[in-house]
Amino acid sequence: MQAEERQKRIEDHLVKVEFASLAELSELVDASESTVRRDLGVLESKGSVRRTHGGARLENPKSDEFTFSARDTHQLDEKEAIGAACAKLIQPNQTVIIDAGTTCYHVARHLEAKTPQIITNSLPVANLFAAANKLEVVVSGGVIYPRLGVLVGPLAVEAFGKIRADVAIMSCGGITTEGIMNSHGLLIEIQRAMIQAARKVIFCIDSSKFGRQSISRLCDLDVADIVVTDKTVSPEILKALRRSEVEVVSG
Amino acid sequence: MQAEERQKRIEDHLVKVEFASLAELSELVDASESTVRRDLGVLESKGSVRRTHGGARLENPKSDEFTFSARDTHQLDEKEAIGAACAKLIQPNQTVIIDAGTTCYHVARHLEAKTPQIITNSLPVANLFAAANKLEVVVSGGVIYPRLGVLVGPLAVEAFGKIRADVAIMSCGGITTEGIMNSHGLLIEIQRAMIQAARKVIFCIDSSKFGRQSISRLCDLDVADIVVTDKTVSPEILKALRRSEVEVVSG
DNA sequence: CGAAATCTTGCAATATCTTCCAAGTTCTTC
DNA sequence: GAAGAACTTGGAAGATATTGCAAGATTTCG
Repeated sequence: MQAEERQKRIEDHLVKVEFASLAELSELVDASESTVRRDLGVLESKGSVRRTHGGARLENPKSDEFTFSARDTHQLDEKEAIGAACAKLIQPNQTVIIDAGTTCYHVARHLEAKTPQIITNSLPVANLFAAANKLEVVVSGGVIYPRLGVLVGPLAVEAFGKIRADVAIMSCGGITTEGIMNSHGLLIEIQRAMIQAARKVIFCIDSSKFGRQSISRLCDLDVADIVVTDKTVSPEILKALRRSEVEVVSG
Repeated sequence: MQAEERQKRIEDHLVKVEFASLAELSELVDASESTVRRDLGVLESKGSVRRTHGGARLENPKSDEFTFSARDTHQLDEKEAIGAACAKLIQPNQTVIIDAGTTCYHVARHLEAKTPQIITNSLPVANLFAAANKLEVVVSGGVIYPRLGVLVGPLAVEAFGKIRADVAIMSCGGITTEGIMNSHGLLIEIQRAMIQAARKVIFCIDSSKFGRQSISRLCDLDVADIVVTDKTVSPEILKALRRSEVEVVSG
């Protein structure tokens, strides 16, 4: 492998995990630690990463919460697993609505191979595909809700009112036996429009959301056709989901 | 195989994989490494790829975000100057439509101090402010036109049909005494909607666009209220602009 | 403070690059 | 259609760059 490719891989890896040890990186790129050290030197002089004792750290952890959508490492592995599992449920060339939120973002990352038509109100998702130039991506209009990079407001609701999709891939702020919740009325309004517009509704919910309340109630459990989650979920809610005839898929 | 065909194959391959070794490429096109080196030299001088030790790398990897807007250094200084000059024309707290295109992007960068309300169909502009979290930004919906990160199509046109703004900051592909031109019907449709929606229309046009034809005609010169440009412009078009009562501002 | 880990530096082995040349190919001219 | 010019190609020799290792310096942590 060549120097530049190695360096890019290291950079990409660091974007995901924020910090990595030399051993980890050296294994990742299959080169000696010396070489990784030199690479880190180059990247450091470029300013993108900072060397530390024993490894390296991303220089600019993009604390703007907008990019945070893409960079959030909280439960990264779980979200990756959910993303991969959810992507398997999508048929090739379907029209797919993708909700905002980090979990859905990870689904999007696994979706390219299915060449879906994407409809989204999430700027991070839009950016993901925009540069790729392989898929048709429809962006709903709306006002940017800064913390998350989501488009909200009447323009967004109307946009989803006008379209029809095969699948909606949704996220949420919490799920209990009572139903599915989210944190903001603006988001809920749009999520309802998304659900209306789709023939099939998939909720991607990592285990940390199970049993958690959130501010506003989005919908009943039976609105979901499928819930994709990771290994460890509350059996109580699992039972409630089964009772509502929701299929549960585990990443 | 012809030299050009080889080079195209190499380029295509690199678009797919971003990095490639000499051995890999030499096998791909069935030529010696010497020949591939020479081909890479040609491609490098064309600017599409960069040679590296051991192989080559795509110059503008698509995986990056729309940093290309910021990265496009063609006439960078002129565009910066135009951006600053144009921003001076905006009153505080106005509602401003911002067109896609690198020139408008630079205007946007100078606009934050005026705390305008932004309306745009450009993803780079949206990203610029999304992270900043200081301004209200409305994004038109639409389908992503990949090379530029512009939102196009009926959703975009409708969005601008529904709103009213104080100013529209526009760019174009070329300007002659005959009128203002742009390169794509899809873009023109939206630009017309933008112009309709705004009380005042400012065109930001760097000198390289003066006298240049482009594929489709957007509008007459007198549709513009102000044209912002850099120092060196064709006197003939300048005269035509004056005749149409267009104010000309020089960055 | 001392042990363990990590870093820096110098170096030899390896890989790659540049430059040059001969052979082959295409184009031009008559 | 043949002779010669101009260009392209593949390879070789020497120059340069990269890599992994090891010895000694530095940092970390109990």
